[in-house]
Parts: sequence; C-alpha cells; structure tokens
Amino acid sequence: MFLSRNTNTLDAKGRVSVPADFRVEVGAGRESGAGIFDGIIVWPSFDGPYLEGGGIALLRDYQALLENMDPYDDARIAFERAIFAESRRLSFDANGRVSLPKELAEYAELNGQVTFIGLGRRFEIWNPAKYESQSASARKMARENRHRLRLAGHRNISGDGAGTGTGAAS
Amino acid sequence: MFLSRNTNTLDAKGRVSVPADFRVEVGAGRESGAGIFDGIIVWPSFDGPYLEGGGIALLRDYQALLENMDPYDDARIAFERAIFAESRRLSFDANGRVSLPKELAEYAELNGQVTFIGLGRRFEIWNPAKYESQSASARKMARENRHRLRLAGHRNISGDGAGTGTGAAS
DNA sequence: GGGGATAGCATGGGAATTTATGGGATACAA
DNA sequence: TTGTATCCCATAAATTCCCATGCTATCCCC
Repeated sequence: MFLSRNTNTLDAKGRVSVPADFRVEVGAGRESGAGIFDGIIVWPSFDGPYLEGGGIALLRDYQALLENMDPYDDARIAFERAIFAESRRLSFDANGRVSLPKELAEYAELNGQVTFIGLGRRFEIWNPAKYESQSASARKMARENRHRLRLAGHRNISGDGAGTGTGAAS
Repeated sequence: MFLSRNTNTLDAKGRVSVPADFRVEVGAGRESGAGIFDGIIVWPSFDGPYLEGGGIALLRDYQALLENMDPYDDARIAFERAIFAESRRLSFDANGRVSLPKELAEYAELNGQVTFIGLGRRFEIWNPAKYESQSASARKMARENRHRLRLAGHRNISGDGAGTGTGAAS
C-alpha cells in the first residue's frame, strides 16, 4: 500500500529517488506472479498537471477492468489511449532511482523537487508547490464530507447517515 | 504488456525500429512455449486507417477466441479473414527493425515517421499526425468518464460508491 | 542512558552499454 | 538489368550502470 508524502530531488540527468517504501511495495506486487519488471509505471494524469503511477500490478488491475468492457466502447478505448499509451516504464537503478522522461517532467512542471503522494493502490507525483494548495483544499473537503467516512463491518444503528447532523462547518 | 507511445522513423527502405520495450515483450511471450518466431505480427485495422499488431502470443489468443465461436458463424469467418488473412509476420533484423510492407504503410498512410501505441495486450501503429487528434479526444473522453475507472477487488464499504467522483481536483 | 558503530537512503558524477538510424554490400527475383 | 529484400557495419545520442559520498536513523555495547 502506497502511503505518505515524500519530496525528493530531480537531478540534472532527470533522475529521482523513489521513496524506499514505494520500492518495497512494487516489489511485493511483482513477486506474486507478475512479470519480472522492477520499477514503477507512470503516466500523465488526464485530470490535472500531475503524474499518476503504480507498480505493474496496478496496470494489470486496470487491464482487467478494461477488458471487461466492450472492446469498442469509446470509454474503454479512451482509457487505453490515455493510460496505457501515455505511460512509461521506469525501472530502478541500483540505488532505487528512476529517470523521468522529459515529456513527463514537463507535463507536471517538475524541476528541482518532486513530491510522491502515496494513495493506497497508486500514487501521484506532483510539483511540491502545486501540491500544497491541493493538500489544503483536500483537508477542507474531507472535513466537509467527514460523515461519509464510515467504515462498514458493524451494523448501522441509525437509519440516517449524516450522524452529527449539520456537521459541515466552514 | 505493451505500454507507452513511441515515434520512430520509417526510412527510405521501408524499415522502422520497433521500440525496445516492445521487443522484450514479444520475446517474453515467445519463450513461454510459443514458436521460435522473433518479431511482430501486424495487420490493417478494420476500424480505421492504422495497423494493429502484437506478438505471436496475441494471435494465439485470437485463435482461441475464434475457435470458441461457431465454425460457420459469419462473424467468425469475417474475423479470420480480416485478421489472420491480412496479417504479416515482420521479423526483427539485427538492430531490432522490421521492414514494413508497402501495402501496410499505404493503408495507414505512413511516411517518414510512425508511432507505436502500446495498449496492453496489443499495439497499434499510426501516422503520428493522425494519432494526435485521437490522443487529444481520448484524453477528453477519459476525463469525462473517469468515474467508470473504479478498481474493484476489495470490499466495497458503503453502498454507494464514489459514483460521480469526489470532484476533488479542479 | 551515552556514545560510537552500522546499515540504509538519497544524491552526484563518470563510464559503459543500448538504442535508433543511416548507408553500403550481397543475394534473389522479375 | 532493375528493383527489392536481407544482412552487415558504423555512428551519434540517449540511457543505464557503477562507484563514491554525506546524511540520518537504528542498533549495540559499555
């Protein structure tokens, strides 16, 4: 599971260290029957100026998801083109670094420092400054929606969800 | 798994370098019991002015798929004629190039530069300019449909999911 | 608990290898 | 011959590999 936020430097050759946590995560996915690729897979988000990534296991999950859709569903084709076609395999060097292709660095406006954002099954790569505002608004929105963060497993006593009533204060 | 997009030049002799990633991909499929053919298999798409291709393993998958259909299902026969009959075996030279038959280059309107599009189990070959518009609209459609890109697999806690997305980014 | 040893991580720079590409030589067919 | 396809070699650029170093967190021993 990809967790935590981590900022590393992007050197003159376009190399950046992948957080050690992330490396063991993709390694774990790899052992369980996936290929022999030791690295991460990264593509430009189609939702903003940042990169998305994960291990080969994540891509296999997406592949399975897409292969359950109609082969000529326009959305399926769009996802294949937006994710598979735009993604790059970045393999680790002996020190756990990857070299980030120029196009990807330019897309996400990365220079000097890059921030890895662990998000469970996948992660994102941001320009640290750009991520700051995201982080702030995410906290705000999480607070406003906190009543939706209800773990299942136990029975839900009250019929209504919102719990604390009005909740969403500023 | 075929990933990423890669534009290479088609020289005066009709040769083009197959991306190194793709070469190892078809090589991997080849080791696991398939034939000794070292190259790719390409045919004109029946859905547009581009080529489709893959390793010998992909063709075996199509064969298995078609053999599950009724032998005289018209669609089966059509698929066999449109894929198997139109496909060409393109073997690598010592530098990882293939020479693209003229008919195929003409069909896809390829000259000068050709773009390989990795799409998971298979790939496509496009005229780079023609692919540009495809790519742009694919990104737009992927963004509009991003709520459909929901990975299953783990328990689904709440009855309703992220349906319309949280709208987090903006 | 203090202090030093140790291991892992992030980073920098140079060397060696791979990749993509062009061109010539050779074999084969029309 | 002429055109076509295949093979071989050369080269420039890009990428990967390898080694060294500073830093930090952890461990161990006294």
